[in-house]
Amino acid sequence: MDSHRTSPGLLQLALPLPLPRLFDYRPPAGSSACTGDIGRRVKVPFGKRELVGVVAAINTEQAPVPGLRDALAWLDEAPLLSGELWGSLHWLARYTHAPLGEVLATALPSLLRHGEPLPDTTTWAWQLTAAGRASMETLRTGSRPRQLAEFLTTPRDEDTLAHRFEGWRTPARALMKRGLAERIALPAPRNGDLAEGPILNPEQSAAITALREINGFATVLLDGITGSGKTEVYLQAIADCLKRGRQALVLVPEIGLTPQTLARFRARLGVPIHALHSSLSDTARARVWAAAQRGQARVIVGTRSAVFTPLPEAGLIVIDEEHDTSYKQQDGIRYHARDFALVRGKALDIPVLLGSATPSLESLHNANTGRYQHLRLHQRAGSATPPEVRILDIRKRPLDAGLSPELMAAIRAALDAGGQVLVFKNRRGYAPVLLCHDCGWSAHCPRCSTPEHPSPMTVHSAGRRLQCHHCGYRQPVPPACPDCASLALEPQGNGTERIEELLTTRFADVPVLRIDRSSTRRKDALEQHFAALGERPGILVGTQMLAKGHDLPNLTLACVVGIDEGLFSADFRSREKLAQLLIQVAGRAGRAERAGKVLLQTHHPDHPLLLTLIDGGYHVFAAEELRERAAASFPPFTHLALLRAQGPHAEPPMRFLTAAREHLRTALQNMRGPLHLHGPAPAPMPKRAGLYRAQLLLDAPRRGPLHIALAQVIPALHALPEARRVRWSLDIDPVDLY
DNA sequence: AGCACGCCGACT
DNA sequence: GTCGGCGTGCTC
Repeated sequence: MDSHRTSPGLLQLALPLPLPRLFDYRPPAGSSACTGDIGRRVKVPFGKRELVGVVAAINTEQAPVPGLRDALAWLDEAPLLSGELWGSLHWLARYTHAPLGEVLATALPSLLRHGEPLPDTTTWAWQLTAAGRASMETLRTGSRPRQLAEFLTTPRDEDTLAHRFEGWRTPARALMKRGLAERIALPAPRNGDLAEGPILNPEQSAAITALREINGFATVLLDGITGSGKTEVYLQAIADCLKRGRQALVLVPEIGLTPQTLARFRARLGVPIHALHSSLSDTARARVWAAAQRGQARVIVGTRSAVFTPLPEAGLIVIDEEHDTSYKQQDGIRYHARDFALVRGKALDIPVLLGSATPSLESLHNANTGRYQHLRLHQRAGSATPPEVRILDIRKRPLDAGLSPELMAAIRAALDAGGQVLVFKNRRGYAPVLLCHDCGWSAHCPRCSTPEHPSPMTVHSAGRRLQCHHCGYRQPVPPACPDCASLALEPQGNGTERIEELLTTRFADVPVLRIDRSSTRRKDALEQHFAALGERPGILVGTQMLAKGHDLPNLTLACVVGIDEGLFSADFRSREKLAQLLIQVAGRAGRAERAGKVLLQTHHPDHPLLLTLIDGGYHVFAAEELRERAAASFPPFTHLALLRAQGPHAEPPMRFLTAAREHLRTALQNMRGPLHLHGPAPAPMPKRAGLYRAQLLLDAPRRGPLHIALAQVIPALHALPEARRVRWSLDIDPVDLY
């Protein structure tokens, strides 16, 4: 009967599904829809379940689909997502070729994704009432209520109370009951008491001056050697941003967000620092998001996913250690937080500051071509001198757990001089391989090996257990060889555990700490390790984790062992990664007044990569590497996209990718601009955790044609019958091709 | 992604 | 005779 009425406006919803389309619903009963509802969440029935959707558009044009259903309820009064963030997330969905609903599900904190209301972010404080001030003396001197009353003569927020007055709640309640104290809502502090920073050196001052001259969007690469005081430049830039009444977002790598860093920010900036790290509860995460959206959070410091924080009053984005690969999400929506931050910075019209001692080749290329401003810091702040780097030729030398006598002597000397020593080895566990000395059998992971590509299991726990580093599979070390029953099973090669074992016996007089993913499971374990060691002489053995983060002022010797595999790896990024790692490890040595020393143990003392790094430094290496990337047409001189597929059998992933290639070929026929397809082929690691993996690589000198072709083909891939038998994903700008 | 429906093997 | 394996299809 109402069929002639004009279209009432339907909700087009982005739902958290891997389906490349929106879903139409009638607005919840008793409400109507308008464009002002875009960005609001609604609860909807979907098949037999309920989902939380976000209004992406209002449909007044198209005829409603048959079987249209009613949305159940609005979840927000005002749009949860709007403005710049909403627009940037649409960009991300287009760029990653992912459904908007999945992108939104990735961007929202889980509580909000699941339909919880935006949490309350009021800062509560306590103060004495007039009655309280008048009758303070009625409280017995020295009693808890009296102590608290004295503390509350100025209003104190609950965070401060928790830190400064243990067990404050009980006396607080007692005071409130008697009408002596009250709980009040505090306005969020927009500007704090900025503490005076240290005196900057001329390069740091020049950087600050350059940053102050920026008006609107610009990308600045702050390229400064370890110890040159990049953090001080960030702090000054953030302080300037706060003074202008704007919010600042700081991204740090996964292990860079230490209590040490936060304390420094807090002490300096004088406003609450809102930290977003992996061990935060869902509630706390949603609260930071909400506080940022309401403009209450002025400084947000977080890891990768913090790049999705709403910034209604944005003034600055800082990305520390911009070369760090933890900024690239490796599953689900494969976004790069640094690149997305640049998109947001542009949309927000604010500067983005990228900092690193070893900038990515992408960023250096952008600096070279003038897209980024390039600020260099060559001087170490304070009196620190750069470390002396030496190559230790270990050809024909006797090795114990992979360590040469010369290295051991250097460690002894450093310890005797009262210093701390770092031994860096890029391999966890006791030994990377377990070998039968009689028949040549070795232990392989049953879930990650194929006949053509066996994947060895690592020996752990001083030789008692086998563990696969790719899928986590564990089993006890067999008592005898499963093939020939020989008892001659021998761990081959060296991992951090074995090195720790050796060093513990050789240097029994000092503590030996192992720092790697196995020894540092708990979140604060790393801090506790460092705190336990203090400034005493001692040895730290570890992997990547040791290369950054904590300041170790008493560390005078850094030893790098077992880098030879990395010198000859096939991956086109391996040299860049190795160079960055070596520079980062070297940067750990000699940060204070004591000169540091770095020893590189290798069988290839003449390797050009090592010589270039030592003689010329990172930037000479990077310039050479960029020339080679240009000659070989690798990124950043070409752009990659990787289509991956995996499944429990080997054939379906290949069949899916073959079908995908044919669709792409067809799309390419009426395209201008070159675009190349490589594959499909089994992935370099063809089986992992029981799943067979294959990939199809696309490369193009220009992004335009690449994205046009993909946008044309992706919807068809979803509909492909072969797609149902595999899990597939598209990775734009993959960081590794495994 | 879920969640149904739908046909073929080892169990109370 | 059923419980349950995962192939196939759909979700406004």
